[in-house]
Amino acid sequence: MTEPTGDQLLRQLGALGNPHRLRIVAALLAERTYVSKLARELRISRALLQVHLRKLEAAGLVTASFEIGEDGKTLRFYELTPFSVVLTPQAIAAAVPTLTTPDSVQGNADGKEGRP
Amino acid sequence: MTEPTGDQLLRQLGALGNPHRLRIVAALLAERTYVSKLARELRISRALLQVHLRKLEAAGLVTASFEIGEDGKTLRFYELTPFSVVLTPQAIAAAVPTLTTPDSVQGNADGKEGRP
DNA sequence: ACCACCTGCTAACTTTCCTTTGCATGTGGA
DNA sequence: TCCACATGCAAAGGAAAGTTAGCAGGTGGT
Repeated sequence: MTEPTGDQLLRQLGALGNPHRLRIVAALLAERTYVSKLARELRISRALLQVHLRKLEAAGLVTASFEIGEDGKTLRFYELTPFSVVLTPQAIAAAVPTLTTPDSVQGNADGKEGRP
Repeated sequence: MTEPTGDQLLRQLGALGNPHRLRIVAALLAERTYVSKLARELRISRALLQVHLRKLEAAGLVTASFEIGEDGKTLRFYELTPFSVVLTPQAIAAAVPTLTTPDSVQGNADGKEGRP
């Protein structure tokens, strides 16, 4: 946790870099809830909320689980994964070497600019 | 700095949520340099680097300044702004109320609500 | 003058993200 | 059975981000 891999850090940053998702995190800190209720609270559509929740889940910031409500209905509950990411130049520099970004497809190994 | 506004936090997260920009930060931590040199080091085009640098600059993570090199040429140097952002659910929840996102301006305090 | 650097900008394209709309399904209660 | 509420998913359109290619101008050294 203290030393996330570059890709993981990137996923977390990508997941948090959105106003909706920041609100979702804030809402889940207050209380764990199920999707439909959360959508009402945040005043966004369920479909949209689902997409955002998945992104947060993919980044490991929230977890999902099915639960049976008092009325016997199946609800999908989401809750926060306690996290603490320290963002400093040093921490970033430490994570960068472990980045496996697929965009390093560039040649140009000699360092000279030039164009074809 | 210790308590960034929601929008500021969002800008910082948005700025760091990209592999190129993470590498830029790491490179600038090692040494401050000018654009063309940095582009060669990172093996990306100058035009692309410029876009990314601007985003980092807009988020207040780096600063730019003109300088005269030893050979008398004008160079644009970039250097890191020391930053330390702690990313926790609590910190996010504290920043969320100050978000001024143009998507949904709401003020539902009690969280109970039906649908439109 | 020419070359080797540096800077900046825009137009156009590709890719990714965001969002809505709509449909299909399952369950308990009146 | 019908209603209310829960879940899931896919298609489709629009907005934003990422990227390339190309042009234009500046300075110093040979």
